[in-house]
Amino acid sequence: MITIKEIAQQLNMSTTTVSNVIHGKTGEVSPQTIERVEQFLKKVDYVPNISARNLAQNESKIIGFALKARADKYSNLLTDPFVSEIIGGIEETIRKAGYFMMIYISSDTAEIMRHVSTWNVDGLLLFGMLDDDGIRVSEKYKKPIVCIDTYSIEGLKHFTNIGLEDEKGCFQMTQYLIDCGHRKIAFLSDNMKGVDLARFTGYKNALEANGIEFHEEDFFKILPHESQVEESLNELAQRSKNYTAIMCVSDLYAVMLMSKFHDLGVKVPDDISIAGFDDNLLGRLHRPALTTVHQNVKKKGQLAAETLIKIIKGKIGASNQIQLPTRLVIRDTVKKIK
Amino acid sequence: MITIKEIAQQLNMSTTTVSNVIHGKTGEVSPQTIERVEQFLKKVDYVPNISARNLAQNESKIIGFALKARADKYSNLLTDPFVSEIIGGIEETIRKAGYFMMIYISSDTAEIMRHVSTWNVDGLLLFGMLDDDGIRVSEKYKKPIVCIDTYSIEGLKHFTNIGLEDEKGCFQMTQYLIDCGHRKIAFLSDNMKGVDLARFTGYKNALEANGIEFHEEDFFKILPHESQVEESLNELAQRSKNYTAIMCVSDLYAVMLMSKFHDLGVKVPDDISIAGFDDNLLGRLHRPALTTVHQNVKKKGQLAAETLIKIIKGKIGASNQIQLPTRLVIRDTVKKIK
DNA sequence: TTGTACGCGTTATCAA
DNA sequence: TTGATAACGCGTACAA
Repeated sequence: MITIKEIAQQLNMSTTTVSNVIHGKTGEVSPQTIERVEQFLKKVDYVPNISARNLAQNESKIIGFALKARADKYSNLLTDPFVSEIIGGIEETIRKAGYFMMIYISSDTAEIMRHVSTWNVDGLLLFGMLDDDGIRVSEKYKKPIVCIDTYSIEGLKHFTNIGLEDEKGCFQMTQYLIDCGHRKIAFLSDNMKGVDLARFTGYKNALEANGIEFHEEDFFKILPHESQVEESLNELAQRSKNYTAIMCVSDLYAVMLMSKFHDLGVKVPDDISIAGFDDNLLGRLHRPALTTVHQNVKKKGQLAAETLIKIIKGKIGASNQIQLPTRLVIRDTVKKIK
Repeated sequence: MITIKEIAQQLNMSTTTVSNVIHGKTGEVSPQTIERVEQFLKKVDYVPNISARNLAQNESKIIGFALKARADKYSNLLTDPFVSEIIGGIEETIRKAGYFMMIYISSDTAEIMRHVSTWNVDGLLLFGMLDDDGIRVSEKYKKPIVCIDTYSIEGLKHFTNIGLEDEKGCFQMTQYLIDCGHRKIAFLSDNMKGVDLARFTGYKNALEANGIEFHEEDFFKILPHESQVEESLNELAQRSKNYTAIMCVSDLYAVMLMSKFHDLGVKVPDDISIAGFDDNLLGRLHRPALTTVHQNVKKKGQLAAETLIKIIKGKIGASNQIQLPTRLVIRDTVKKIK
């Protein structure tokens, strides 16, 4: 772990010169000195001490990626391919831009913010935020924040959000179901907030646009916690007898439901049609292959990271609402009826 | 962002005293001073600057998690639920122990090590290492390293590895297949190194233990890259006509293969039996549900992080070969024949 | 073109 | 029980 000071000593010059060469401020240094220093740097395999640099410059080159976990979904959250896929997109972008990525998972917003300030992170990527207060707290921190898939934040206008055309995508898929002749269509989700609410709204609007009335009981609420998911699925399967199609808020739930149907001898799509949302591995590998709404998760991660870095560098303002497009992927789980 | 110095000024005392209170070195401070400082700290919401602390103490409290990506598997790596699940286990453990987690993905070992030294990370978790030189390079770095799922590293004895009874698990599953009456059993994998080799060895040994000869062509090599996976799967499906069962090196491949079989009208398990390895979401949700070898991925992550932290704290030595147990999970993809 | 000296926030040593 | 002060490694005015 050699330091600049030591290098300067051994080379019989000042730390400034060494530092200048390291940072390519070559205009001020004589060619032979540059040569000499560069040779030496390579030889001793110099690596800067980032803590010292951070301290001196008051920046960290760290981008924090905070997942706000919800107690009832924690285990789901981390087996969800979505998370690793988005991490992939984020990490790649961050690394290529010369930043570093620190991950923090917590259900406590205050804790997340403490972590952020103690490390003096240059910017924050926030995923899984739902409640208004969470963001409100964060307003006293001055560093840039980019949210991912966040809705319903009061005063959201201060924050950039990278989202998806959730409502539109779900509207289109529901419209497709209706075009296929379905009129009794349920909506499956585990809550009515944020992304799920947007997708639900799309579903409901499509219903209304086609003169189909929505009833309370058309909302199928799944209990995502491990201990309750089974019985929850059983109950829903019973209730589904009154429907010809189910619009699911995610591929995960769509596939879980289809597995349950399989166990009960209900045939998809002959007995009931299923549509998902996300287009991930689960739905692609399931048979019959899942008809679903596609989103590009990796790109979402990349875009979030890119946007944050631009804000950090002052290239763009801190308030952009971006919605990535969706696309219907018609496969084999929706049947045309009549 | 208030500093200790400012606090000391405003309280009219020295930084030492403030620092002592912060660190609970209360034996040396008078009760009323403690009280006064603590009140103030709470009031101003003091957060330490970790860079400064790192610099002063020459430790970072950072644990690096480096994924060594292989070019041909990169996209797989990051959609694999395995990765997010293990990250979950690691992050939780690290956070609870008061450390921080930094993630770095690269195919270049030297780059990983540079990253590690520049941040002065206290310890390194290494996943995806295959080649000997990778580790050998790392030997010049003095900080503790814990590998995950690493085999075939020469001089592995210097490193702790958290692994799995891969060979035993695969032996047992193959034995189960044989007990079910299968004798023509293929093995599906994308390579013959590390974990995959260990599993293959278990398979082969089980064959031999039962007097079944292994032939070169019984090894089904899948090409994992997106562009080739389809044709690769098609070819394998053809070849599988000569077999009654296929032992797959992972649930992912097992499910991919079953999807292909479905498309070709081949019935699992009636026409052919399939066994997987990992017991992840994919296999659990597939129908027929996958018979597979269970491993506890989250626990693997936790154990890796716990072990690393113990080594960092000097509680245990740096050389432990740990193998987590496996367990057969018999579901519906293997048929008893005859 | 090169060197000196200081500041970043914290901890640690030693003296008062 | 408390307070000065040095040290950690780096970047950078400013001086030479």
